[in-house]
Amino acid sequence: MSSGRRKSDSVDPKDVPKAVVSRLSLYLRELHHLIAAGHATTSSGRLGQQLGFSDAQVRRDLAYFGHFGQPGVGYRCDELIGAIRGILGTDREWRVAMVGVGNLGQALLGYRGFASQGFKIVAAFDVDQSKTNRQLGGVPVFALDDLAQVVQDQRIELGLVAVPASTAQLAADRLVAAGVAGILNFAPVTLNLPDHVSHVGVDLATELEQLCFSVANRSSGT
Amino acid sequence: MSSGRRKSDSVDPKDVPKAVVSRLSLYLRELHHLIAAGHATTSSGRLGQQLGFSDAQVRRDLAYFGHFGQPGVGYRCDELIGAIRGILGTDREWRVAMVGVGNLGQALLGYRGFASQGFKIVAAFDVDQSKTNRQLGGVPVFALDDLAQVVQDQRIELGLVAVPASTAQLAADRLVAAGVAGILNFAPVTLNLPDHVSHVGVDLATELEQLCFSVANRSSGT
DNA sequence: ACTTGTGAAAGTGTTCACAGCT
DNA sequence: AGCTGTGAACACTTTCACAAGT
Repeated sequence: MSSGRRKSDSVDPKDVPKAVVSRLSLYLRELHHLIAAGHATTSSGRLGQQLGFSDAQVRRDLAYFGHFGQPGVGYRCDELIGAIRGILGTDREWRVAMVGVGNLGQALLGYRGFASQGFKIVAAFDVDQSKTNRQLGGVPVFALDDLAQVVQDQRIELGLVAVPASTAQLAADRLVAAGVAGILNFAPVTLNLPDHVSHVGVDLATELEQLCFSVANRSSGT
Repeated sequence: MSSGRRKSDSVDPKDVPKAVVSRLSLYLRELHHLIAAGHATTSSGRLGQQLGFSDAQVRRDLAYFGHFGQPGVGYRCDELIGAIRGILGTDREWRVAMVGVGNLGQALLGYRGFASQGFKIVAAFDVDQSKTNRQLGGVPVFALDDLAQVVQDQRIELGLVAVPASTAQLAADRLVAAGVAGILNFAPVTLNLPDHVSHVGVDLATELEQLCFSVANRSSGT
């Protein structure tokens, strides 16, 4: 309806591989670096090389969504940035709530990287009364019991869960009941959520374990 | 040489799919929850159901590394925990350095979840003189210039990079020069590292973008 | 001359379905 | 009966290699 491409150019987004979408984010990130470095255009080869992918992979990934390059020339960085943001949905502002204002929650409230990609944390919540009714990192902190009300008033669509594992499912349930469409979960548990709510989990200990495995298994003799 | 399994039981760890290793971490996490809930044993079906995987997937993943279950019974939770920790390499302590003690760095220093999996942050580094020569979250903070010395003295093997994007490559270079074997990078850049150093990247904005895409593309009418 | 976009081939990961053990 | 471990079938993803566009 909006971005001027024919239906037949692109595939139903629902059956694009998850891996493709995550590379899209990396392309976007790299394109910003390229523009900052003064490049107006790039090619699949260059983009891939900087990220450790093949040129074919880059072209194939983009081909899921349309025709963004010019044969013989490559891709215009600013144009491709716009296209990828349109695909990811980050070409508009997303209003976000943070649940849990402990160590990690506070750090995320102060993190500038979200705002630059269109994510605006407009409210935070915590059970601890000593933290509520003031601002942290420029974001007002409310009592957990106000969640449903604030989420509706502020038209919040996404929730970040940064509470301990033991209360993460509860926090998520409240967010779902309040009507958010997606949850980013930092607690080390697998959330049980209804199908209509999207979710992504980030577990820092898990990531360290991946690293650990790959270190422990670097080229052992033959 | 150490854990008592025949060579032929398991595959060369270097050609185990990345996805399998990341699920291993989730199995481990879930097994801890099961034990806390009083279960001594579990089955591939139950484990998979709680994480959203098929029973066959769970069995196949574990089969890369050996025979851990008993037909007709399932898996003993404590035994499987031990086995997975052995595979991941988290059955011993890993000494870790943190580079960058801003918002995110400080939050991670205070995060208890690392210690419980065997990761011990023993030193932190920052350019900001006002932060050095004191403790944060029980961890001593040094000047960046002391990095090589401290990493060697403290026999540090892993580095966490939590500095801004603009200085992340530099921080990583210093860690590599000091001899760390792996890097977990929180900065939104792709690091260029020598092959003998393992690395994993975690970009919070990227994760939010994944969520965003999946929300924006939830079942649009046929 | 250079680079895209894409069929076809190759490679990788997942699921099925069942023999075999408890 | 119930569950594991695994060969074989299937599905998915990546790479190759080249026709077509600038």
